[in-house]
Amino acid sequence: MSKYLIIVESLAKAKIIEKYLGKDYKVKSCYGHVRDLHPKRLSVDIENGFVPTYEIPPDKKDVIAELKTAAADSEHVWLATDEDREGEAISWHLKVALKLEDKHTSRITFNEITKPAILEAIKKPRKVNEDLVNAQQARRVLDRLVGFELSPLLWKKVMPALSAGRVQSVATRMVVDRERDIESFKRESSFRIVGEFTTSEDKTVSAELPTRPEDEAAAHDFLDTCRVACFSVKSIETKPGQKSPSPPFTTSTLQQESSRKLGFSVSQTMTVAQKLYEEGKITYMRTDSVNLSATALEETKELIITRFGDTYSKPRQYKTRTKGAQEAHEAIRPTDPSQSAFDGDRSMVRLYDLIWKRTITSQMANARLEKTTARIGISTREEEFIARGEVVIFDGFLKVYEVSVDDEQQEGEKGLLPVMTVDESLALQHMTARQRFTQPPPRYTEASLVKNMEEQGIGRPATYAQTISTIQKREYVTREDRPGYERHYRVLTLGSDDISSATEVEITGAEKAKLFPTDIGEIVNDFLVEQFNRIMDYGFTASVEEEFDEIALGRIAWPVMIAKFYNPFHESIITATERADKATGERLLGVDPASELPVFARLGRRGPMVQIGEYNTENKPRFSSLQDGQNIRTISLDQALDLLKLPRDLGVYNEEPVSVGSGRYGPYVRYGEKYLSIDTETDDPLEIDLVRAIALIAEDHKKREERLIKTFPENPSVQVLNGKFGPYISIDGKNVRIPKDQTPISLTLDECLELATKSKPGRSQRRSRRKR
DNA sequence: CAGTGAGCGAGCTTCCGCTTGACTT
Repeated sequence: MSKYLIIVESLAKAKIIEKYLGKDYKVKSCYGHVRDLHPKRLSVDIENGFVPTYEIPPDKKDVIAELKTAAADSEHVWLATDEDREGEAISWHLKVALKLEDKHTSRITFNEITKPAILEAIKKPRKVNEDLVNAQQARRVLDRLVGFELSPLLWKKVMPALSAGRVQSVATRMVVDRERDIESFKRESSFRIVGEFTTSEDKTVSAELPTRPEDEAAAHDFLDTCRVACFSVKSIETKPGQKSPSPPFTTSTLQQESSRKLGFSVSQTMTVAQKLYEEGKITYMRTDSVNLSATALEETKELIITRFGDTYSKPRQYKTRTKGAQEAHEAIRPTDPSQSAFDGDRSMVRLYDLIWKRTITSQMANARLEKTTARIGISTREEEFIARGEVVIFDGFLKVYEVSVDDEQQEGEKGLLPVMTVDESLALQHMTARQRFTQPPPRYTEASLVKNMEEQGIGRPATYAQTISTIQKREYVTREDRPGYERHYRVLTLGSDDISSATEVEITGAEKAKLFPTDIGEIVNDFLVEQFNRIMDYGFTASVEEEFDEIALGRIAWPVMIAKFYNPFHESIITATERADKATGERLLGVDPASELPVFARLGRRGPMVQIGEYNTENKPRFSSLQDGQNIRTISLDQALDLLKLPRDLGVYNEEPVSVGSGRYGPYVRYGEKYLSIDTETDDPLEIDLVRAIALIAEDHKKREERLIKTFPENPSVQVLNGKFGPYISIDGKNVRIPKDQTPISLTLDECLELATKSKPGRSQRRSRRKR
């Protein structure tokens, strides 16, 4: 029995702290929040001061029971949850759920897991800060009210099972707005003029004209006047320059960098980082702070000096400037900076390498550069060419790491300029005027969307990955690759004497793993923006955060703040419920020439679809859902009519009718009572004929055979199959797991039946049983 | 995951922010 119990939020943290303290201390984890509102009920008493009803979620019962026992065995309990609003609330919930008495309970905090920090914290116990807890309750209740009143409105006005919330709806809006910026972007072109010259020492120097003629005629005119011109160096200027390293990683910057450099998705980054954390290789990965502990600073400094020398060391403490940052943890860094690499899982090794380098470089000296600018005069014109060179004279942090940039690489590599002197005349080799186009704003990647969310203070490190996945799961946003298209551009070249021109081709607009809004996303977004302007405003979170801060300072009571928000909000809900039309995004595509019926595209109960005919005419309308890659806003009448050609009868095979249709799960071939999905990558449902359909049926048959490991002639309802998770037994459509010590191929019928009777119901079956 | 339709309409869906294992049949 230990005298003291310390409760922290994370298991790995508990283990570390336990090591630091003597055997008088037991350190346990509560695994995050231990009480919450019911997942399906509102659990907020709106009439009576918004009083929330909290309960212990089923998966937390064991944790609470264990902590209760541990608390009963201890003289004193230290609530050491994170030093932020949520952490304070967790401590309060723990106190209530564990029925801890004031005199046996203290609240302590530390924002770095080092021995001195913890010992210091224990010396400064305090009470749970009720005001801060109230700020958290306000946050929780507001999110619940917004989510649970907006979502049902969408079920009525748009489509069932949709969702809306303070964070996800604004994140979706960012993607929609960006897409519209891109659509309305007016592409302009101009001519970039570059000359290549030879110096007196027979070296080549490339220089660009700082102004760009707007059209080909002007570019031609410029080149024409250069034909007879002499060129000479007007001035050479050398200036020192610097580059500084980036601050250590936070969750958001780690996600960005690992997306750019490793191509990881946001959730992949978090999974790998979690593993590194659990293995003790890095500090906590959900953080908004760029702060490094004193020990980390010291160790890093030492390492840099030993490895690279004194001149490379420049200890720095960075300041967190992110909106709403709570800084309950350190920045993400290696726990042991002297370990620069290790053997193991490739993803872990690569992510660790990124973290190690970022941490080390953040403590290294700036790189020093020498930037040279040479201006080259033209005898026949006023303008001057400019040649730029850049040399690194001291590499500093660049020795270890170079930051990558999101946007397209700048044109033209910079290097050292050849030696030139003022007034030196230069011989023109050739000059080109190349048509260049302005770029629309870039589409978001998962990581750059997180970056933007963070800048607006929307979402938290613990939820970025979750939010990104929610808006994709709801099909508001899709992550896709898009092929580029060919673009022609003009190039004029001034050679030794004459000007030639040509049209060249480049590929542009290709996208990889970018976020696009879907029809549903746009329709939901437009509906919400129209009806709930305040919540959909990018600044909404920031503005309510200010009020939460007021609550945390004890200046206003949280139910007062919530009432002030809720009353007008609820009014808009009522107005929208009564007055707003259903939002379907309906578009009239035209009239079918054959039947003279109108054709529409709109959002149906099961997603985007096309419709021919109307309900008020004698014939019922027919429907077809859109295929992947088709949009309500862009589909043409012909494409819609093609879709409406389904289902098509193809003929008869083995006395069974064969047809092609399109259902809720996409296009399919129907053969008798069997359906098989068509892969639109390889087949077009409108092109498939009976021969191809029969081939697909045969293919499917073969696949089914391959899945089959074993059958029993005496009982055909029992099969041993190979599934997604390995071999299993199927009995009358019921699936049974095979224990690890059994070989699937050698199972007998009796063994299968026995396993079936003994098998424990899985999670889904247990749930349905409880329902009954 | 299993399944392939749409003026029936019962009963369902939903938020954000803290945490990790379950373990898919």
